[in-house]
Amino acid sequence: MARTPASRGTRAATLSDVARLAGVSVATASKALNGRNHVHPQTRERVVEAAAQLSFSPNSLARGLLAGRTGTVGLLTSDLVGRFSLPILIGAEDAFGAGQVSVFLCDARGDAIRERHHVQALLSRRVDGLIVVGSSTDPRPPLADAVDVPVVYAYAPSEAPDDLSIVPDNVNAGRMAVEHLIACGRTRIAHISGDRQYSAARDRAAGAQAALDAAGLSLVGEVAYGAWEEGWGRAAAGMLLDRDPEVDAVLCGSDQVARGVLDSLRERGRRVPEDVAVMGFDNWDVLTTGARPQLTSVDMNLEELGRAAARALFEAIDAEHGRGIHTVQCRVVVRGSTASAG
Amino acid sequence: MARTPASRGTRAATLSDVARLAGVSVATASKALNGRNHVHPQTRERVVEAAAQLSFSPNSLARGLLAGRTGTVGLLTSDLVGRFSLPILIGAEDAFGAGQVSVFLCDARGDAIRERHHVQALLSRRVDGLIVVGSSTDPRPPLADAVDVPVVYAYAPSEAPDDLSIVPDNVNAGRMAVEHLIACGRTRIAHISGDRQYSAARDRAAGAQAALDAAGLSLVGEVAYGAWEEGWGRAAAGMLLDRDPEVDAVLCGSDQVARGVLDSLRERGRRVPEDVAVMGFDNWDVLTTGARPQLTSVDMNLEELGRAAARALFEAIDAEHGRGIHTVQCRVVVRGSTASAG
DNA sequence: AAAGAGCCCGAAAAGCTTTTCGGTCATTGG
DNA sequence: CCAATGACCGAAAAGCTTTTCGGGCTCTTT
Repeated sequence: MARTPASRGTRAATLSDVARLAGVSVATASKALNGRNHVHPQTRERVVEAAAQLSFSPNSLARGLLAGRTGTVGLLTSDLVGRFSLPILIGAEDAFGAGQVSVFLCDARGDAIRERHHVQALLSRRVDGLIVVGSSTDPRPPLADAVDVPVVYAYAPSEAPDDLSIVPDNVNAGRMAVEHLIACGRTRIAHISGDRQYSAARDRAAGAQAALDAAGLSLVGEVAYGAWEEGWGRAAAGMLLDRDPEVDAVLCGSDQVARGVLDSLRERGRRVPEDVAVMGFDNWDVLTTGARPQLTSVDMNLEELGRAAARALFEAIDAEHGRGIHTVQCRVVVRGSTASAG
Repeated sequence: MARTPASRGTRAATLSDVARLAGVSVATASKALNGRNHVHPQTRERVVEAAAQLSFSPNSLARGLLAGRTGTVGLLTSDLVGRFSLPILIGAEDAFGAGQVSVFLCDARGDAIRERHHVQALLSRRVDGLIVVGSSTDPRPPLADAVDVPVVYAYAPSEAPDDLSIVPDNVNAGRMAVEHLIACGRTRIAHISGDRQYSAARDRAAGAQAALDAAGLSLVGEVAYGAWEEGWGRAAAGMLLDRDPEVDAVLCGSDQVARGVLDSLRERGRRVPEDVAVMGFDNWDVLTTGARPQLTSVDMNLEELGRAAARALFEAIDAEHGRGIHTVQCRVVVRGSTASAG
């Protein structure tokens, strides 16, 4: 039942109220409710009943003030709009929620001024720690302010090597993708990627190249860098087919690019996966499951990355602060676009 | 510069520290930093310098404890994974961030138990208010617990008429969509929608019908309800063209459905927009801008909805609590798929 | 020169919980 | 029956900030 108008303004019950109703002191009431010993079972029950009757809920502010720990953390994103922050945020919220920790969400919108502002606000609220989520996997400068609580950088690593960062393993993602294509019997593999400015694009390409080298194969053509868009995928696939018609697999830098590539292949009468296998990165389900055929993709496990960041922050709060860049493994999600060659 | 190892454990400076360094009492220090009068300018300056030197930041816990107001709100989502929560969340965070309010983010994952758990946690943290974000526009039961702070329901309205809810106007969205198609010169309009279980689908269809009635037109065939998926859009468009080949516009229940419809039309050799205009709902840019041609869509203004919810909560905290269901207007974003008939 | 006025500053309380330590009561053993 | 022990409860302090109110100082005015 929602708040009734009458109940508005009646300030929440305090421990004193509970103690008075139960006929004990506040100290006893506190001990009774917190399961401390040296309280008579009968007394405890009276207190618990009184608390229930007043729907008492302890004031976390007072508790935090006393304990020097609030059970809150700050989650500071650089760009909530981009699609990579959300799964990380979901994972972190999941991990913290289970541990009785509440999460302050702040979005800096890529603005350094706003970021400092939020950091100051979070510190004044005495958060126990901070997770800084970047908007791309390119390294970012560490927080500008002196912060006396642990900080974990997620997705974008900190440029300071002594900071703790947790990032996806794009090199290995590229390697696993090519290994999957090779396992499907493909040997003439091209790579159409996104914006070269992004380390994610370069890292995936490097991993792909490593896997090709290991198999004694070489890429069909050069890596085609462009933009993270369907339109680029369509255009690049057209050029690719004109230049290298013998290609039997296209590794795409993202699912968006892959959708464009699929479109072009269909228009040119190439069957997927019979003639050409296609796969993407990110495993963005609105794109992968709507595609025809459904799109094989490398899932970067961003939710798990968020959980890992939360766990790392937990440890840093309770014990010693880790350092360096840690990676979270990815996985290939196989769908129709890379079924084995018939 | 990030925290150095040495600084760890040195508890944050308190007002006493500042006062001691400045050679004044804590009361004077407080007044000096908060711009209260009856402080000598010279004294004030000494205090401000001392505070800066110690990088003092007032403890919001103590402040909140005293003031009975924390400057925090809870944002309780039912399902962060769905794509509608995020823009609302962005809008709310934006509106609050400007107002010095910090936001606790909680995700109930559609679980009532978890929701109650989070509400309890938020109340114990003494949030000043609560925003409850639903996962669909279907009405939801009000919060199970008695809550003595204002609550605003966003996206999904509360079933209790005395609660304050802010929702998108799907009826008007359907009306505006059809009006746009008519303005483009279309008269034989079909409607392929998503899951009939969703009130959003029914409301949009109702609005579309109202606009057709007003123009003296009638729908081509019946409303084709199905699923919020590309595959359904492809299948339904195929059936539509077989049955009603004279159709010159297809209003789609979502951008995903529209993408499927576009696919089918191309395969059948119908030109878009020359032969058939297509539009969707949600204005999900990865789908609309990647489409060929780019897709006209109705933007439900969810960010604005989030901001409106935040503003409403602000008012409810400071003044009187509004009631009833309020709507946020949508807008048509015109792109190539509905260019006027030549 | 004395009194009054005005300006500044400081002491103290309030806000709520937890923990420590001291005190009271009952019970048991000698 | 008395002393000792153990069980249980209460007073008080700590944690930090803000506000109120009283007191002290200086400067001016008569």
